[in-house]
Amino acid sequence: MLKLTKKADYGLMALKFLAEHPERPALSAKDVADAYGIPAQLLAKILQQLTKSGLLRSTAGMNGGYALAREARTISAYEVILAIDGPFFITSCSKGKTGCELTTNCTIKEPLARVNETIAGVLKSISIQDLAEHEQPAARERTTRELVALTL
Amino acid sequence: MLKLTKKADYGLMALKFLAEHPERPALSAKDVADAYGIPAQLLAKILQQLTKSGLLRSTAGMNGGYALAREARTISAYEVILAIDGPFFITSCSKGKTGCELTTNCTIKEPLARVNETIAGVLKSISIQDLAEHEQPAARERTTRELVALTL
DNA sequence: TGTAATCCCGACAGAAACGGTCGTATACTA
DNA sequence: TAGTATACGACCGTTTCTGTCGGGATTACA
Repeated sequence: MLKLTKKADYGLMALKFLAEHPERPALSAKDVADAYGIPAQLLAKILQQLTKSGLLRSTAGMNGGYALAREARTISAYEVILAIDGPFFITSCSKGKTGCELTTNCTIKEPLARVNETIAGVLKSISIQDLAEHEQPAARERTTRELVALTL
Repeated sequence: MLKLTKKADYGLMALKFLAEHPERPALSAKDVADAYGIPAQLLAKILQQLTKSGLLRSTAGMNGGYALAREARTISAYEVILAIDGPFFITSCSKGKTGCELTTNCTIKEPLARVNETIAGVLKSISIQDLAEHEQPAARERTTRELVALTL
C-alpha cells in the first residue's frame, strides 16, 4: 500500500508535539500519548527508539521525559521514519541483504530505485518544524507543486 | 516501510514484459510467470485484476492470454499500483472511509498529504514504456535529479 | 531513606495484511 | 469434443503490525 506504519505516524506526531512546546524542558511519554490519544506504552517504545537513534534526549526520574536532541528545523521526517521503520525500499526486492532473487532481468527495480530516491528526497525536505507550523511556508508549497509539475 | 507489495512488483514486471513483446497478440499468464519465475497462479490473479481495471485485454482459449489495452507509453506505474494495491495513502490515518480517528489536532497529515501527492506525481510520470526501455532517457534522469536537488 | 515518577527493555499475543495454492466454472479454438 | 486458457472464490500459512504486560533501572523530592 506504500504507507507509513502507525508507529512512524505516532513518532512524527510526538516530535511535532515536542517542537511545539519548547518551553518545557521535557515531556513524558504519557504527556504526549494523552495529548493525542495514542497508547502510552506503545508510544514509549517509539520514543525510546528515537532516543537510541539520537533524535531525542531522555531523562529518567521525576519531571523527566523527552526533548528534541536537535533543533526542530534540523530534524527531517526522513530521519524519523528511518529510525522507526528502518531503511525502506519501494521495491520489495531491492538489495536489503539478498539482492533480487528473481531472474536476471528484473529490470523494473532500476527505474523504481530512482523513484525511491525521489521520495526519500521529498521526505528529507520536510522538517519537524514544518510539521509544527500549521501552515507550511508558501515557498515550500510552491516547491512541492513544482515537483509534481516537473515530473509529469 | 513504505514499499510496494510483491503483487505490484509482479504486475509491473508483467506489463513491462508485455510491452517488450508487441509482436505477440497475447501472452498467457504462464508465459509471463515462467519468464520471471513468478508463481503462475498468483500472477494470473494479478493480471485478472489489471484486466478488470482496464489496463489489459484478455482472451480465453487457445492462443489466448493478455495484451496491453493501451499503448505502453500511456500506462503509468501509478495506475498499475492503484489497480493492484488499491488507493494508497502515506499516512495511516488519511481519509480512507473514516477520517483520522485521533484527536482533532492530528496536523501532521496535512503536510504529509502533500508528500503523498508528490509521490503519486512521480509514479504517474513513469510509464510502462519507461520500464521496458532498459536505459531511461537521460532527460528523465536529469529531471529526477533536479527533483531531489529541489526538495533538499 | 523511601516513594513516586519516569525511562528502559524483552517477551508475547491478537489482528491484519501478504503471498501463495486449490478447485471449479467458463470461454474459446481447433 | 478435447485441450488450452481466463475468471473467480475459498482457503491457509507466514509475516508484519499493533498493542500489552511485567520486571528492572534511574532520578527527584519529601
